[in-house]
Amino acid sequence: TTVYTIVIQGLCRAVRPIEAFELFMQMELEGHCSADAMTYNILIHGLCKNSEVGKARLLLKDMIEKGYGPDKYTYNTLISSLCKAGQMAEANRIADEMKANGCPPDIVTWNSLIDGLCKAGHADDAHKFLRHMTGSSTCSPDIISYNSVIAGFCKAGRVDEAMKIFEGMTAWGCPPNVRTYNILAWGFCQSFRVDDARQLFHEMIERGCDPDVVSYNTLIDGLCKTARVDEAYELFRGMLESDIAPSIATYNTLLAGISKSYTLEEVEHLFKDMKKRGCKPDRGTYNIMIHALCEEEEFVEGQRFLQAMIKDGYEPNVVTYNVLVRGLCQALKVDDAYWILQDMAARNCIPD
RNA sequence: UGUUUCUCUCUCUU
Repeated sequence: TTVYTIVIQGLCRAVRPIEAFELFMQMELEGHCSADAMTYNILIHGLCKNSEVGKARLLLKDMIEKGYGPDKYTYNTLISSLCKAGQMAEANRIADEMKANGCPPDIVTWNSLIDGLCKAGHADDAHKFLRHMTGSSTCSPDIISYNSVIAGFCKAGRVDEAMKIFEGMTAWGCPPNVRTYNILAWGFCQSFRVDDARQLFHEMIERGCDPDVVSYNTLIDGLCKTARVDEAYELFRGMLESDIAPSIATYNTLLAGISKSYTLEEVEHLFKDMKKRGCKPDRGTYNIMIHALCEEEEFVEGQRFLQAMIKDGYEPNVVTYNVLVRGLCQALKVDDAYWILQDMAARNCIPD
């Protein structure tokens, strides 16, 4: 059971939930060992995360029939998935069901609901809930509760209110962590207040909270999007000098950023550099490259990247097709755009 | 005791 469970988890992490499901079936059919509650929970999580909710529901039914009552992990997995899908009413229903079945909702449950509210654009409700928790002795908010609400305000473009919460959280026994700073920096960047984000970057260092790769990526992106690409590049070089390794997101951010003002040669140079440093391009990277090439009407080179993308095992997605179609139409190559649409259909990609 | 909750990057003057 342990070995099967580990492999099932590995497949889920590798975004191969169908294979995980098949392995689960195989395990049950062979009959040497059978799934326990943890196996179910891991698989339900993997399926939910990859929008295979139908299969997840089947598993849940199967789980109950086998006599494994859903536990807090099962409930929290379902609630969090529903929240992420914006199904707040259903999430609350499951939370009630959880209570009714003698499984008291815990901090993970509350945090999932708070985050769901924030992502659905109801940061005020989430904040109210947070304040309610702060006053209660049963379940105090933790750093994740605060981070979610802060992110909710940032997402709504209300970064000053987010800052207010940030300033008050330490007094409630919850000092900010690196994610808190990253969220706020992101919020400032979204509001085009990149200098405030920079300020925060220095502030976190002063307070003994070391910036991580996300902190750098956030600032680099903010600088790029406000046409301060040279400063972004400078920060990137600073990153290389420190002991923080750039991630794929770093390169994708910078590639997208420089492609607006630098030459194609420079963009392709950075792309090669990225590979040289052992960072494998992902689908986003290819989309960025194809976009940059289409903008310059370098469709042959774009085609080359498209092929490389497929060779690397990445199916083109809606973004890829949109970029190609837009580029071709702008170059008045409407027939080619038409064929791209056909290819899209052939690959079972739904146009938007 | 291994499973559940928070942050960054790709379409943008569509």
